Amino acid sequence: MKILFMGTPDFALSSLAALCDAGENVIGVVTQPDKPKGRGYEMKASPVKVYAKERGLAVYQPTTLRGEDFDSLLREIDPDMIIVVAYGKILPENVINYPRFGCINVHGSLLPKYRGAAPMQRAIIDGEKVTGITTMYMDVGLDTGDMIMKEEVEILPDDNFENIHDKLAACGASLLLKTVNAIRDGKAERERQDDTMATYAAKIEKNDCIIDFTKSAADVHNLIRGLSPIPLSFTHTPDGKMLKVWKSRISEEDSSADEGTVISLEGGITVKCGTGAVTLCGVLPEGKGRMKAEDFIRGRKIGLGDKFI
RNA sequence: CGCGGGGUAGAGCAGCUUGGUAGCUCGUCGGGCUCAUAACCCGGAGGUCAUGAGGUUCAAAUCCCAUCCCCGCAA
Repeated sequence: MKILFMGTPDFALSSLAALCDAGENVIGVVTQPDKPKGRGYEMKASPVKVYAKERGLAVYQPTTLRGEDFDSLLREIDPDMIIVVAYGKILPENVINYPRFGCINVHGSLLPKYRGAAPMQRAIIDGEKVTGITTMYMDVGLDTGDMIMKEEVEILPDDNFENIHDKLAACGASLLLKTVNAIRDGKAERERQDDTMATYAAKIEKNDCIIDFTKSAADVHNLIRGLSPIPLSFTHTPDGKMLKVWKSRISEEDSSADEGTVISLEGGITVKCGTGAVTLCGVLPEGKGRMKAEDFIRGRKIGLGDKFI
C-alpha cells in the first residue's frame, strides 16, 4: 500500500517515524515550504522535512494543494492512502477523495471535542483531566470526519503542554499504526461525530497568553501549564516589562490583597488570584532567558506588595 | 541586513551616563549561637569585568573600534 504522508511539526514526525519503522511503504512526504524563521530570519526546514531527507524519502513542499501542479503530482505518485498529521493546510476535496483507502488524520483530542488547531493546549487550559487521540477519515470540514479509533491519555495536575504533546505524539503514532492495519485488513470501524457535542479549539493567539489574576488560582495555573514551554503565558511587572511564566503551582497561602499582588516570596513569587493564590516558580524576564523565580527575586526585580498588571 | 536585551565570583543582578581600591542578594567553606534548623551572628575562599599584547587616557568594567557567543520579541 503506497502511503503519502503529510505533516510538518514534531508532533507529525512521531507518526512518520513510526510508519517508517514499521516498514510501511511511505512513497513521499508533503510538508510546509521552508520559511524564514527565528532570529535573523534564517530559512528553516520543518522537522518532518529534516527527517524525511535523512531517510531518503521524496519531499514535496507545495505552496498550495489547489490547482494543476499538485493534482498532477498526486496522479504521478498515485498514493493508495494519504495520512495527514498536523500538516497546516486544509486539503481540498479532490485530494481527500483521491486515495482508494482514504485520507486518514491523526488528531490530538477525543473528537468531537476540541476540533481545530490547538486541542492539546486548550484541553489543559480548560482543566480537562483526560484527553487523547482520535484517528479519522478526513472530510471537507475541519476535523469533522468519521472517526476510526480513539485512545485516552490522562492529563495529570502538573502536566504541561510539553508533557501532553509528547504523550499524545507517541500515542498518536501507535494508534496510527493500528488504524492503518485495521484499514488494510478491512476491519476499520467508522463512527460519525456527534456535532452537537463538538467544541472548537482555536489557534492560540497572543491575547490568550495574558494571565488574568482575577480568575481562580486553578485557572491561572492551567493557563500557565497549558502554554508552557511554548508560547508561554505572561503578565507585566510594575515597571511595565513583560514577564513570561513557564512553571507554577497552586499555593496554600491566601490573602485579602488585590488580585495580582505579590503576597509572598518564599520559594517563588506567590500572587493573589481571584480565588486563592498561585506561586510562580519559573519565569522569563523580557530580554532574558528562563530562570527560577528565586533567582529573579535575588536579582531584586520584584518585591512584596508589587502588583502584576 | 526584521526589532531589541545581554556577556562582571557557582546563580541572579548592580556598577558604565559624570573613567580612578569590584559591590548586592544568595550559594559555598570554616567557626559561633541554638534542643534544633532552610533561621541568626562572625570570618574566609572564589572575578583574565566575553575576546583583542586594539584605540583614547596618567588611569578603562566604565569611553571608541572590531570580533565571538548567549537570549528575548516579532514572523
